[in-house]
Amino acid sequence: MTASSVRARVRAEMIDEIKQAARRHLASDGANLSLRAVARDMGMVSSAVYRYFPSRDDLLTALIVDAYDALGEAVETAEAAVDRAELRGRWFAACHAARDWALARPAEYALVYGSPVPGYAAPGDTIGPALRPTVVLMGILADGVRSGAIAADPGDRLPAALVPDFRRIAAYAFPDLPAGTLDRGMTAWIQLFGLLNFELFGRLNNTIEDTGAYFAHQLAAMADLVGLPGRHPGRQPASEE
Amino acid sequence: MTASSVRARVRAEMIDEIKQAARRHLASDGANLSLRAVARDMGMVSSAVYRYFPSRDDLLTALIVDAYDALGEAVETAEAAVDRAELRGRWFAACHAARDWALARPAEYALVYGSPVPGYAAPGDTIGPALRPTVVLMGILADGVRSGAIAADPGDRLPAALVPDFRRIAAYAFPDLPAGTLDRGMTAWIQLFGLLNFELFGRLNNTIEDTGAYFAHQLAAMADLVGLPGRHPGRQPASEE
DNA sequence: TGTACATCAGTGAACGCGCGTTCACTGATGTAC
DNA sequence: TGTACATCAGTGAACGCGCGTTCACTGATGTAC
Repeated sequence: MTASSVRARVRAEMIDEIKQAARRHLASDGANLSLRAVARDMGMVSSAVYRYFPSRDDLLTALIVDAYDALGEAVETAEAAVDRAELRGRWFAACHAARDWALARPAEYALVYGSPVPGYAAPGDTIGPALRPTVVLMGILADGVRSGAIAADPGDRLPAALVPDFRRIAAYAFPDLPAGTLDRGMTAWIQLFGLLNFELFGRLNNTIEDTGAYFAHQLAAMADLVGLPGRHPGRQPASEE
Repeated sequence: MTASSVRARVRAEMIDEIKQAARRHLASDGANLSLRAVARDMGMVSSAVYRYFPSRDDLLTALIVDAYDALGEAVETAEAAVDRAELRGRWFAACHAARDWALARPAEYALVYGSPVPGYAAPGDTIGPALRPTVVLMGILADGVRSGAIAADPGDRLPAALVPDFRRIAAYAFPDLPAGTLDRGMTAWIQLFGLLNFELFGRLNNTIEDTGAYFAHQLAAMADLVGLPGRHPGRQPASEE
């Protein structure tokens, strides 16, 4: 039993090393990953990798799940470290953690948030991990609504066509959130990853030099939009009637 | 002279057909495009393609430039068809044109707005075409500011670190825009393409079913944010003090 | 504690494939006189 | 208008390469009695 668990541990380490080597290759090859190149890096023959992953696509799937989980965990732990009452601080911590992770591991970020790999269908295991950052963000809003810090904002009204969609989303994961807040939260979510995509994929080059400052600035605007208390001084609502 | 121009015209048509065949392959292969497959589709031998494009990368570059130009033109003509005074209508027309184009040609959209192709450096020719939709959107805002329809909004203040960046952007292409409006315009620009990426890359699956309605809804919120007159009824500023 | 057997990791060769690019070539189409 | 020459599009073979995956195999490590 101890013996067999040694074997299992060695095996787990081996799987880990293969994934690490594969991750290194992601940077140069993108999703177009070569199993043989990974094997070469490990100093083993290509067929040996098949002891650990039944096919190249399974290796890729493992990398995708790992990337989602790593990002999710980074966001969760950063957010958890902030005083529960500091809604805005929690929001900032979560978003900054997402950006830091993306900047530290751009190839993995591109793997999950870039264009889908042609001919590759992500299996169902990726759905849960993929949601983790979103769940954190919405959780902050839910706390704010519960404590009254975020106004329910009766002005928010959804087009009728979207009501069923929003009801389903809320029922699935965020039962406490009023539709208007959920709506704003989704806008912020799109804004966050839209911005990260632009920064990571070079669309801000020759435009914004101080991308860190720009991110912080956008983050503050996002927090205002979403109704988090403690407005940042530089930005007011678009136009008051 | 007529003769030689016939040859030139045939050649131009040939180049066009090659690009069309290549575009068809983008959908299945992504940026990872096979010159031989394109040649096969054309019923010619692979080396013949070299009469028209010096290398695979040059063909890819041509596709990228074309995609930017096609998107840019779609946005420009849609926007130009709207009465100049209808700022909100112009904004909507431009954004809807972008979405329609992306939905009609998802592979080309992914080519230019997805993850960068590893090992491929976009040449300088792509910068101008890439800017066309942005220029249209900012132009609408500039018109609004000029006519007074968009309030200058003195509440907008940029963090000091971003002032030089924004000054440079404004000087380069949008000299009439006050920094605050430019700032909001950029936010909307990020929001627009963030949303398109999410829709095109499947991140809205199992979340938003009526993506058309959602797009329209987000567009209205965006127009409010940016200060376009004619507020859509469903959405008010986040919270009034 | 020792031995026979089963499990497992890794090897090396091979299969069949596709790729980008080069090169000498053949014919057809255009140009100059 | 007719002829000699130049240009150009497309061919076919070849180069050298890398890929994912299968398969029979060798040794080492574990398990059961």
